Amino acid sequence: MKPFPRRQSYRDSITNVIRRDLMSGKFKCDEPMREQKLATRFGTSRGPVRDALMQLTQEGVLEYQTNRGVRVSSLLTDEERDVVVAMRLELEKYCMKKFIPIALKEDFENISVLLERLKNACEVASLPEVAESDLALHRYWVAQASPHLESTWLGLSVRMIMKYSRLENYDQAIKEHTRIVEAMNGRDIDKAIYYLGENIL
Amino acid sequence: MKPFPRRQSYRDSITNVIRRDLMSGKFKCDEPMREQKLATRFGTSRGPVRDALMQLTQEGVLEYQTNRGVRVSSLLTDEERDVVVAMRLELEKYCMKKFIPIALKEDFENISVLLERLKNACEVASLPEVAESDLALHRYWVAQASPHLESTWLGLSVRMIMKYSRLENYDQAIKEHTRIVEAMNGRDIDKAIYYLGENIL
DNA sequence: GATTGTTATATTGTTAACAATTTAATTGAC
DNA sequence: GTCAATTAAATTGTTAACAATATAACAATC
Repeated sequence: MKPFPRRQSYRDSITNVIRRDLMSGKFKCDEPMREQKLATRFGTSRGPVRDALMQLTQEGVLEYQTNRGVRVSSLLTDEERDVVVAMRLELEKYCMKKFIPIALKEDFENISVLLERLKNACEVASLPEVAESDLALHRYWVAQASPHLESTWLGLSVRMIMKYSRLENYDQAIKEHTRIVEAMNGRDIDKAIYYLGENIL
Repeated sequence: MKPFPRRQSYRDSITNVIRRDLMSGKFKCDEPMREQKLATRFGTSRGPVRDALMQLTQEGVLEYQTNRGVRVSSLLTDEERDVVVAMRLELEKYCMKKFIPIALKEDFENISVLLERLKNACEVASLPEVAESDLALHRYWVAQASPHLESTWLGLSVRMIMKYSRLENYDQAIKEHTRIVEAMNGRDIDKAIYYLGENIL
């Protein structure tokens, strides 16, 4: 059925690590990111690092200038963030609507695992892990409902989170996501979408 | 003021050429794109080609599988396209609103040139050129209003156009864009946004 | 002292070779 | 002939060296 669960390449691993670092604010804004330095850190050559940097540039979290490398992208303005939030919400609502009717028992189990992971991350109050597991949870139904739009969704979500981290409100995050998942388990589309709207903002 | 008008790298040129080919339907769907073949075509090594393919993958127009290369991404469903259209419209409305008040005489001149290019492309009925100049025109105000969101916008727009080419209606396209530009010249935000809504669908 | 020109260093852009993996072709057994 | 296992070819993944460009340091001029 599913054609390929394939092992990650260096490129993907590196991309994911850097993205997580960016989301949790590990790099200063406008600080240039040197390819060789990163390559050494990850124990590879510059090739895969360049690939990762380029992908993150396309996602919008890094800025690229010819012959001068990449820097952490300056943050969105509040207005821009509002637009991004609206777009992401629109997209995720669509996915939720699509996903709930076709979801299998297996899906609910997977989601429950992801929710558990998010709860744990919140309890130890680890910002990088919270950000990552938050994204992983949402990503699940997006990927199931519309793999075509997964990369679009990712770009929006990462930038939204980078701009202003509501994620520090850990209890709130647990509550919001628990409600969403419960509504999904009951296959209550309207309720799920409603809680989604409260979560994504 | 503007810090850098820099020469394009191979990577960028190749990306643009392939994207244009994709938009005008030059590649069959699900047909694999071989790196070496493209490298030979562009007279470079595989490196820049890989970069370009990866970027287009992130834009969503190509699909990538580890160790198996990229293929032309299968088209969006009608529903997915509707979502993409709505997102793009939202984004472009915001940009238009932002751009019109700050636009300089120089901007209007540039836009007028772009509009002229679109008209010419329509008159010779060259699909690739129409697609490209259509995008270039819209891109202008997006880039001016919000460079942060330019790459997001591009990803949405390219996929929207690929899915179903309204662009065959050349006269219509000229009329629609002329109206938009005229409203912009008059700094009439509401009218510009209205005509934009008629154009993007 | 500030500014321009020059040299040296650091960084990115590109290439070509090699390793790992996938795809195809071939062989062998039944 | 069909199917599986094996081998050969094609393709992608990674690396390291080299070329082109940008940054920094320094000297010379005014």
